[in-house]
Amino acid sequence: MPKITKARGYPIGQMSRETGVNIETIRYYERIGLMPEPDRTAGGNRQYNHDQLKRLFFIRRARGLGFSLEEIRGLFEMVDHKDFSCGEVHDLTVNHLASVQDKIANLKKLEKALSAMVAECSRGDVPECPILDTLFEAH
Amino acid sequence: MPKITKARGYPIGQMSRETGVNIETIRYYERIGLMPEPDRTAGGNRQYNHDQLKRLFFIRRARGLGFSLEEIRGLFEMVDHKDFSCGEVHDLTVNHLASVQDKIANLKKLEKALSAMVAECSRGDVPECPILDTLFEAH
DNA sequence: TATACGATCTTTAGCAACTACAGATACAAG
DNA sequence: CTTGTATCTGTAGTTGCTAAAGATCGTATA
Repeated sequence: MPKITKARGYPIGQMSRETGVNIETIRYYERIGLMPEPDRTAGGNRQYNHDQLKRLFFIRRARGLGFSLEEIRGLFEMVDHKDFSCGEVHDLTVNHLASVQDKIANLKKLEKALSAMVAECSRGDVPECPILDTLFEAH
Repeated sequence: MPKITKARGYPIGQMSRETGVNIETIRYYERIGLMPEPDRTAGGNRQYNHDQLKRLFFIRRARGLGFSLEEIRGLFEMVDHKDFSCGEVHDLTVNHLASVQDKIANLKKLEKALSAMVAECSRGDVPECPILDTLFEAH
């Protein structure tokens, strides 16, 4: 339960400007429990503190590195409960790295297939198109 | 409006088995207008014909190549109205290829950043972790 | 102090591209 | 005719946001 306080912290708009995270997204993170419920002004507006700003930055960076919100939640659980070892964080990151590398490999296959299709396509004005043929080709 | 017919075609389960597209997904494609409304048996079950099977295969292949449903819709519009030229298909594919290459480039950046973090992390049991430090690091 | 105006509030719905139910029928085999 | 599997419709859930409606808050200025 958030306290109602007079000492002012950061309103949500400032949090948004400083971190680059959309206001709606900040509230969304709170709804799903990724950001804590901040204090409120007497009127009910959110007032964040510096820790919460750091936390939001953390989320932003981790998202930028492609971690899912669930992965970030896992990271926070370790940090919050202080029961993590560097090894656990390492493992989570290695797993994530592997999935990124997997995505790259798959996209490269796609790229090859698409390039091949494009290379075969004469770009003519006739309604016979090697690209469509490939897509329609008999199973 | 679909006809009610006695001549049997493929029931939805067979369509699913042959193309590898989930039954729910086939119905979803119909809902969004990507697959046509098939004929029905007297009792109301869907009965597909061979053209529709080919169409579903087309969708499957195109999805496998990462085309969005909207892109596929565009391809079908060209095919259905027969007003396409090979050039248009070529262009759509080239655009798609570019977006795939863009994704690859971004993922490679991620890969680099994650690899760097992993390389710096000693994997020790201590609660100081270079990975978390990087994520928490001051702005 | 009044008022205007921007910032913030809650709630709800939308996006892509499915997937997963629940509860009711349909159909094919024995 | 019964059993059992397949299919039906309709609705809601998923991930990670974003947008809008309509109300209220907070602050700067007259």
